Amino acid sequence: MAIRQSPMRARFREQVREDVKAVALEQLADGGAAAISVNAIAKQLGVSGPALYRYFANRDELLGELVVDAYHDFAAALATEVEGSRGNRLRALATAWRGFALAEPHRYRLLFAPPLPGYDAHSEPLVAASRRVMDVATDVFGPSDDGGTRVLSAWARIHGVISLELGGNFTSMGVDADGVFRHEIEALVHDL
Amino acid sequence: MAIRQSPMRARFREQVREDVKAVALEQLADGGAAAISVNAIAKQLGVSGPALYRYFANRDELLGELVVDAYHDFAAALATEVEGSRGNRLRALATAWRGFALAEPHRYRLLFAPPLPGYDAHSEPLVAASRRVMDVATDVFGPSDDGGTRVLSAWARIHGVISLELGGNFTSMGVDADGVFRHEIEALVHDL
DNA sequence: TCGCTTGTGTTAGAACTTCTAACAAGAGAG
DNA sequence: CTCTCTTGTTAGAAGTTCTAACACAAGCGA
Repeated sequence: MAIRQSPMRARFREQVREDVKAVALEQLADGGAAAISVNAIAKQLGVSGPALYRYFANRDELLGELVVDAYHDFAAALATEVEGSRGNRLRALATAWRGFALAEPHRYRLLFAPPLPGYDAHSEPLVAASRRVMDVATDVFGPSDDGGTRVLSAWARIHGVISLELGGNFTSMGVDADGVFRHEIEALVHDL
Repeated sequence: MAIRQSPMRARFREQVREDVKAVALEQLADGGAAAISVNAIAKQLGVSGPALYRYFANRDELLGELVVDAYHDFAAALATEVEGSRGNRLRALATAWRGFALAEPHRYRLLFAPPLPGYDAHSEPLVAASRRVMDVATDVFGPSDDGGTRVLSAWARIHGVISLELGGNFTSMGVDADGVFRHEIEALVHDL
C-alpha cells in the first residue's frame, strides 16, 4: 500500500497533516503535551476517530513531528532576530530565545523536556532539527575552536534562566524574572 | 467520614501511602511520569484498582507528593554533600546537584519540568519544598544582599548545563557533557 | 464504458486508563 | 455484643489509543 504516485493526493495528504498538527498545537497551548488527544483532534476536524491513523502511524509520531516543527520555528525565530539586529547580536539572540519561550512555553518545553516515553534524542530528524539552532548560535559566537564548548556554555546559561522562569521557580520565591535574565545576559556579554 | 482518631490506623495509612509511592517511583524510573498508572500500582501491590483511591484522592495528588518528596530528597542530598565537603563548597554543591540529576533523571525532571496538566508551582507545600533547596544554595553563597539574584543566577547556570545534558543535547552533537559541566563550574567558581 | 486498484472514510471492538458508586466485611470502641 | 468507621471488593461510566473489517469514491487501463 501507499505508493502514492499522484501529486494531487500527496498535496491533499500534506494539507490534512498540517490541519491535524494545527489542532494539536491548540491543545498543546492549553493543557500541555499530555492534553493532546488524537480522538479529540479528529472530533474537532469533523472526522471520526481512527481516520487520523491514515495520516499518522500513532500518537507518538504526531508528537515527534510537533517537536521537529518547534525546532524549525525556534531556529527561524532566532535567525531572523539575530540577522535583523543592529546592536549586540548576542543580546538579540538571547532576547529572541526568551521571547519564543515565553510566547509558547509548552512548545518550548517540547524541545528541552520531551514528554515522549520512548523518546530518542538521537533520531535523525531530531538531531538535524536541533543542529539548526546550533548553527544560529555558532554564527553568533563565531567558529568554535574548542569543540563547541563555548557555544554550549552560553546555550546552557540562556536556557538555564528561562527553564527556571518557565518552571515558576522565580515568581514562587518573589524574584523578578526580568531582572535575573538581564543580569545573566549582561554577564554573558561581559564574559565574551 | 475520616476523623481517623486511632493512631494505629493513621500509621497503617501512612505505611500504605509509602508503599504506593515506592512502586510509583519504580514506574517513574523506567518510563517517566506518563508511565505512572494507579491501576498498575494497585496490581503490583496485590490489591485491586480503586482500592488506592482510599489513600490518594486522584492520580495528580500522588504525582504531587512525588514532586514534594523529590524536592526533599534533593535538598537533603545537596545539604549532606555540602556539609561534608572539605574543599570548595560551591564545587561540592554543583557535583551533588549533577549527581542527583544523573542518578534519577526522571525524578529530577519532576522538579523542573512538571508533567502535571493543572500544575501549580505556587501551591503551599511545593513552595515550601523548593525553599529548602534555596536555603542550601543560600548557605553556600552567603546571605543575599541583592534579593537573591546572585544565588538564582548560579542556580540557573548549574541547572542549565544539567538540563541540556538530560535532554540529550550534548551527546546528540558529540560534545563531552563532563567537560562542559566542569568548564561551567570552574567559570562559576571564578566569578565568585 | 467497464472494471480494478488505491486511498480514505466509516463502525465495532479490544485493551487500556482514571475514577465513582454500591456493597461486603473486618477492626476497634463502648 | 453491637455499632460505627475503615477498607476492601466488583460493576460500570467515560475516556484514551489503536486494530480490523467493511464501504465507498476517484482515477486509470483496457
